[in-house]
Amino acid sequence: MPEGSSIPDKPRTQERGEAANGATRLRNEREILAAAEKVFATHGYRGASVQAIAEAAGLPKSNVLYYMGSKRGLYVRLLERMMARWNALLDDISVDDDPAEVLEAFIRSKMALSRRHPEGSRLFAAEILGGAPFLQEYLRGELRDWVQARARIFEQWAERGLMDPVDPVWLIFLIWSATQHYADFEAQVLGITGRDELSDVDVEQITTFLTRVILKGCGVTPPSAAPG
Amino acid sequence: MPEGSSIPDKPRTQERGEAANGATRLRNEREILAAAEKVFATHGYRGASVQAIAEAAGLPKSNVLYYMGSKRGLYVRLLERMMARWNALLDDISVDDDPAEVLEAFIRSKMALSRRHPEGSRLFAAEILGGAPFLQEYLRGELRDWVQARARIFEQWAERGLMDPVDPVWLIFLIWSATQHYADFEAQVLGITGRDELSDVDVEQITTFLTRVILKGCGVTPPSAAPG
DNA sequence: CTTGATATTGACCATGTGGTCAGGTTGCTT
DNA sequence: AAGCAACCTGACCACATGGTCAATATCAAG
Repeated sequence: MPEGSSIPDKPRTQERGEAANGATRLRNEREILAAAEKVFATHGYRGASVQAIAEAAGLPKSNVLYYMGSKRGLYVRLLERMMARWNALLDDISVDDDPAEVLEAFIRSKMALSRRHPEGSRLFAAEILGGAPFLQEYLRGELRDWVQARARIFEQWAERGLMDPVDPVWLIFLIWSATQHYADFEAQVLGITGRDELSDVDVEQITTFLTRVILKGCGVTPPSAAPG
Repeated sequence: MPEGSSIPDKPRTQERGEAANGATRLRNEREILAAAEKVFATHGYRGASVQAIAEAAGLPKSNVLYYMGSKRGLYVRLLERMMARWNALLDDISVDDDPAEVLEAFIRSKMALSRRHPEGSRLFAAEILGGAPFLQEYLRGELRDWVQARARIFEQWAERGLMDPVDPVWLIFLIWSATQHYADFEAQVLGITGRDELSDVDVEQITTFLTRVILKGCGVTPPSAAPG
């Protein structure tokens, strides 16, 4: 789907400076991005219409196109923003860290991301669901490397007897899916639990639950015990 | 979204018999449903076009409408088919069953469903992602009841000391998300693991992994030990 | 005030959309 | 062979789609 169009339709004005600012521009762009994230998340790329985005942002359609150049450009920009958020929580870990601490931090931060940016989370999910036409490169490159680096550390932990010798990649997928679920399937969660929304308390409970089950499930003893 | 249109556009002919058969009809309907499932799963309800479905089915657009009446009707029918599949694997369990056996069967059957019907699985996911406009009733009714019935049994197991006192609803969500992941996020899984597809062996490995981690994680001892 | 960049937007266009319909062909039953 | 229901489909419709453009309005700097 994403044909290689080198320059993705910047507004025809202000070609000079890379990122021209302007208070109006910033404010409007923010508004548009937020609205677009919601619409794309709900209807997917094809199902979203610029008109709907414009209405959600309280602007005429032309104005949206003026700032974003094209529907495709807007979508790509949203994906990039989401990947940036994702990357931001991937701080480095080493073999010498405590598995329990790292895994808990992993679950917590991923859960927080899904909660802080549910629309972005869903946008990402919709993109993958549709076969990831815009994210192939990212998945097979950056993200793959990141996963494999983590996986190697998990394996070393297993060798040192700090955790069970489970397949580390499946473990990462387990954490991803379990945390992502509460953003992507929010409608299902709310419908089944009969709630209007998930409170902070709910989220904390879920996080604790997931941490407990997953850590115990792969034989990691919580850090409450005596340190090494 | 789903306005109450009592009669969802049956083909104007054959009004008499409820479910008129005919070999041609059956064959074509199957073809159309399969094609539609794929297109809806990839692009969501709004993003899917009847034209695209028709092309995927190798039929003219008019023919698709002839059999299915309307895009909406076709979509609803697919959702219902998927819910039926889902319901089919929900056999009854009782407090006296072995938790380990039940949980493993739960994981296995859910995994098998996601694998046997990946497009249906994704279709369902897209529907939920979009706020479940067509499935509100199902979620807040049937499915909710089912979950709560199971939850009560898990609680009783916990009381009898057969498993840890974890929140049973979060546990069910954990199993759902972990298994669903391999259908819905297939593109991500394949991209990261660098595969073309998940083999039967892969799926068996994943199932074993999930069973082991989740059972251990909530303190259920595998059935290999002496039976009650 | 003047000037030039930025911001705004309604009108417009080619194409795609779901859906209808009339007029045809096929195939089974009598 | 006749008749009739099922099947098939190209032409068509009103409307939504992404995108362009020219005309105007706003605003900061000289």
